[in-house]
Amino acid sequence: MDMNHALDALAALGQKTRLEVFRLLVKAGTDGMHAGEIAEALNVRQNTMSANLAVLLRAGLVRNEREGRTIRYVADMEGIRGLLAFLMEDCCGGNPQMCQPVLDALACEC
Amino acid sequence: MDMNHALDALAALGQKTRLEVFRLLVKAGTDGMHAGEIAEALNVRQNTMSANLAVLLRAGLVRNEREGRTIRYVADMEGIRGLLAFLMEDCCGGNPQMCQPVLDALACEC
DNA sequence: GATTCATATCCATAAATCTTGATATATCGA
DNA sequence: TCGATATATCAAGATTTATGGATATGAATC
Repeated sequence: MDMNHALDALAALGQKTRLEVFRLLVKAGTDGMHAGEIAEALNVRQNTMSANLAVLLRAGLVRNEREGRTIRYVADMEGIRGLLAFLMEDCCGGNPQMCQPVLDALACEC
Repeated sequence: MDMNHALDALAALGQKTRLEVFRLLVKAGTDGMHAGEIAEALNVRQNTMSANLAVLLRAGLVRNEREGRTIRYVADMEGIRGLLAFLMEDCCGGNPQMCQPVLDALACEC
């Protein structure tokens, strides 16, 4: 993950509809959702959603796969992983206690 | 952390200068840096940097503290913690294996 | 209190972004 | 092949955002 890639990802998430899409897909898990389902769930017009999905795709935050007439979108956990790693790079240099709370944030029930 | 707060933070980080500032401050650790030092380090004009620091401040990603004539800025790890938690909310619902790579991303040497 | 230093605010312009109607592409079923 | 369905692309208008010059504020020093 380089600076430009991270910027694409952060800018992609810094917009309401796209952040909602990403969170929806994170919750949807490995099954993801069809493009149409996403648009309907968030009450956004088809072409607007398509444009927003394209932004998330370019940013590496979601993947997609055609299934007949529909297209399934899935959160790309590898993409978000790279982003978080980039954000916290060198966080521990000299101050271990500084970033501990951040690590705890993701301590879910996995 | 609610949606609007998360949007502020992500939009703040989705801009080159501000992302560089945040990473610089993460690396600087608990000591942080003076506003002028930051501007000089990143080769950005004083008033532009001041505006960008104000955005990061409003987004809860940095804190500041006046020290005589200068003002020290420090990364707000609690702010970034809340943001990451919001992004990954409910990530494990039914698919523990899905988010494990994300957790591993932050496994630094703390 | 005048001057200097560090930072913030105001304002105008330029650039980027979002949304949307219209339309194109791709797939399926008849 | 034709029509229907699902999604993507195009182009334009509206809104937002970033930058930088000028200036204001706040704090130290003399």
